[in-house]
Amino acid sequence: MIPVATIQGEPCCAPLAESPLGADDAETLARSLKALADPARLRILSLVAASADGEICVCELPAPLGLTQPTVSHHLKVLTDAGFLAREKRGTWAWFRLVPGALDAVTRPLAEPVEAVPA
Amino acid sequence: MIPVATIQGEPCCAPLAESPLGADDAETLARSLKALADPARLRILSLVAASADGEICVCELPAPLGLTQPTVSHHLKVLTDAGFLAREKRGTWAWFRLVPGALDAVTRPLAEPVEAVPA
DNA sequence: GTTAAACATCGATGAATGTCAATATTTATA
DNA sequence: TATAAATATTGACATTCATCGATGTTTAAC
Repeated sequence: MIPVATIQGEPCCAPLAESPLGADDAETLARSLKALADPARLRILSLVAASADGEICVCELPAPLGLTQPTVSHHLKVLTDAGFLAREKRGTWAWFRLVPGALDAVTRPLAEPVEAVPA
Repeated sequence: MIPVATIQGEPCCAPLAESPLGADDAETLARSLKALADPARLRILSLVAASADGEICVCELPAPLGLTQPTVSHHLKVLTDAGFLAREKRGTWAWFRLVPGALDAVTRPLAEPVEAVPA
């Protein structure tokens, strides 16, 4: 699994409508979106984002997701390699939190131009 | 290929941080993101969005993308079924334009909460 | 040091996906 | 109606990917 390059909060490219997306930028953006385009991974992000302390223990995830521990571990790796989650190990437990700005960096290029307001 | 349900501009779900994403909403959101998570499809969206008249002819796409006509047609179908593009046939040609609000409906649930500003 | 618990990695497998060549379909024109 | 052009569909193939069981690794407690 090749980690995605991730400079926090820096979008890979300009908004789609501004100029035609180049091949490399398209590849980069698609790679990030692929990391998000899975139900289990979206739910993991949501569980982390909605958690009281902004972080969640791996041990809390398999049950609500209905997935085995190895599968959850795999999804966490994908999200971490893509730069959306940060891992901290405390004792035997591993805790994950959102990397600030990482989600916004992906959605920014997808933002539509503001509509012209009729007079 | 099963078309994605699409009521324009209506996001499938609340922001991720607001409440844990349910299984069905996660499936819906993931399906939309999967439609976007491909370099060729992102470039198609960008070519349409950046075009002067807001629409583009299928015939203009294979060359800049370096893909065959059937492959381009396949990607256009994926984007149309997912509700991101609208197709209009004029004569022998087919024209595509963005469905307003469709992209925003996908990115809205991914928006991060605003940071608390320190005093 | 042994044991137990939490997590990561490995290997396998079935399903989904991107791509193309070949073919079908639709529309305009002669 | 016959021909040509643009697009869609079909079928095939190679690749990617989500998932799991089995196993390895790390840490704490005894």
